[in-house]
Amino acid sequence: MKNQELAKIFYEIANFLAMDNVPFKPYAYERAALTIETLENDIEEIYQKGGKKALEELSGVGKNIAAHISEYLDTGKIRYYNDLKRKTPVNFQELSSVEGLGPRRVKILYQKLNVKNLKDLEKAAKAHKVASLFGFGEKTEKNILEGVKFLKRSKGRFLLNEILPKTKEVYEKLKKIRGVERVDYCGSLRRMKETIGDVDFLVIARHPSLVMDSFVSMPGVIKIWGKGATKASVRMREGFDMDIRVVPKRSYGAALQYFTGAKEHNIATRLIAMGKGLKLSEYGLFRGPKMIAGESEEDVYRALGMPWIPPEMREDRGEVEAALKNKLPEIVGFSDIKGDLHVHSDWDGGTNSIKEIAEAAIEMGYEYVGIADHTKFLRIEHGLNEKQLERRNKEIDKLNTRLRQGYGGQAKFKILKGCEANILKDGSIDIKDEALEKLDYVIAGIHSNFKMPRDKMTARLIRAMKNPNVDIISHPTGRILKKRDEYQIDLDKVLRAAKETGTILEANASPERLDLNDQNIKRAKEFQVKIAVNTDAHHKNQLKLIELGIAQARRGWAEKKDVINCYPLQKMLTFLK
DNA sequence: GCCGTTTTCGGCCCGACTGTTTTCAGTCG
Repeated sequence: MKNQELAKIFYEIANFLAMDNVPFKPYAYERAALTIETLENDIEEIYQKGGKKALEELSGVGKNIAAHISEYLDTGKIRYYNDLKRKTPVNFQELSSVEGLGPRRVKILYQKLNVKNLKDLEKAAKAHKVASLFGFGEKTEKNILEGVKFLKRSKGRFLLNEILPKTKEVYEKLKKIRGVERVDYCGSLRRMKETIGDVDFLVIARHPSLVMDSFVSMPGVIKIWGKGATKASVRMREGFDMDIRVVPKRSYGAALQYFTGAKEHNIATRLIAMGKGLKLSEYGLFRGPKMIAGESEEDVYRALGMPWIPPEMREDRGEVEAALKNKLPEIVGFSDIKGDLHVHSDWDGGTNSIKEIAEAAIEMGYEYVGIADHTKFLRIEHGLNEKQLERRNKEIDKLNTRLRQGYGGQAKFKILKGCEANILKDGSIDIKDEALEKLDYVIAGIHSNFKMPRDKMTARLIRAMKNPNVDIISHPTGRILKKRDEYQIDLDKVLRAAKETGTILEANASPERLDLNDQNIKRAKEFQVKIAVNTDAHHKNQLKLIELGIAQARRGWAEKKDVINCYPLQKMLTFLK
């Protein structure tokens, strides 16, 4: 599948064009990129079957972009893109991940100071060369240095959505190799940690050498770090490494346990083993020379005196103690979600019509979907004002009526009227209460003024929660992974206020947010605050990203009862104000 | 560069905020 590669190229082209202030074209390339990024079918297949004509059918793809796509699929490159790259040879992705740097400033930094990457940027800023540039200044220079520092902390980590699709693809490939009996990916990816360093595969195979050969010759491999009889390691085009090892069947469970757990979890389990006079390693659980468990993870944990622990919990945050007492929570499952409450339609900045979203939600097996369009403060997302919201509500009513008729008068699926309102600087909401009252529920979130002092920011959030119309706080800490820290809040105070006001906190499943994060979800549970796992989808295909949010909820020990959208509609509604 | 109940050319991508300016460019969502 070359969809992601192509989408990335078009996003980059958009950025190159934006650097030169080219009007409108960047927008066109971005739209094409979004279409391709969220496409379910393999673009190569579409091209092979229907040629350029079929490509032009895709929304946002016209003659020119179709030609680029076919050029890429035929020759592996796009001349237009290469020319742009040559003209401004900067690592834009790297540079623009510094908060406050966009296409224009990146271009200026390149032209004036020959800054091509983060290293150059840090050097230039440290040498005080940035502040004197026209349009820059002392404060910008300081912000840049802070941004660089933040990025260094998260360097070498990949977001789940950057790494999961490729992993699943490789997983499927490995399973098909002759003599392969079992494949798993383990490590932090199996634990569904919010960012991932590299991917580790474990395999049971009759012909290990066959697996090694196929693994290192997969498409997308750009470097082979090493290849032995049962172990290999490669660098992928996307920038991350993949490791593989073939292990004997009788040790597979022990190896899976060993390569999945966080280091701390493994130390804890090994200590338990020692306490029982046993030795636990990736080869098995041993009493003296005798192996007493190892073929399955369940066997290993059982022999240690505890039930199997879900991978997401293996962080040594109390799960081993809980397991020993047989008091592991029954964490929420991937199929427990009954509906997504945070989806943007084309009434605001989203891509799809409400009807299309509803169809996609029905396909997901949901009982309801909540349309939470932005409200008027967020102009770029086409935030709706009171009147537009009213009109949108009418459309939802109409669709619901039609859905009921389709089900023979039965309300089997319902579209809910929501919004994602903005919490302004003083904690007030950007849209009239009368408009909010007409909705099924209201999400409110902070989308501006991120740099407020902690006490002010906390008070701002609490004031919003006290609004009797505000049911859910979206992405409560405001972080953007690898890009922006959380804003400053006293989370305990916020949680206490949430409990008092009956406000639900969101566990936003968007891969760059995952906010609340795992630990804060756990904290919310301790405060008996309910959460809502939502995707914040701006495209119907993004509904599938719910998986990432559920995984974080699992990491935060959330049970089905803690997540309001695990309840059927009527019960779910009782948690709203 | 794409698109079309505004239809084959002309519109699309707005407005607050920040930091830089002294009237505004760039970034963000």
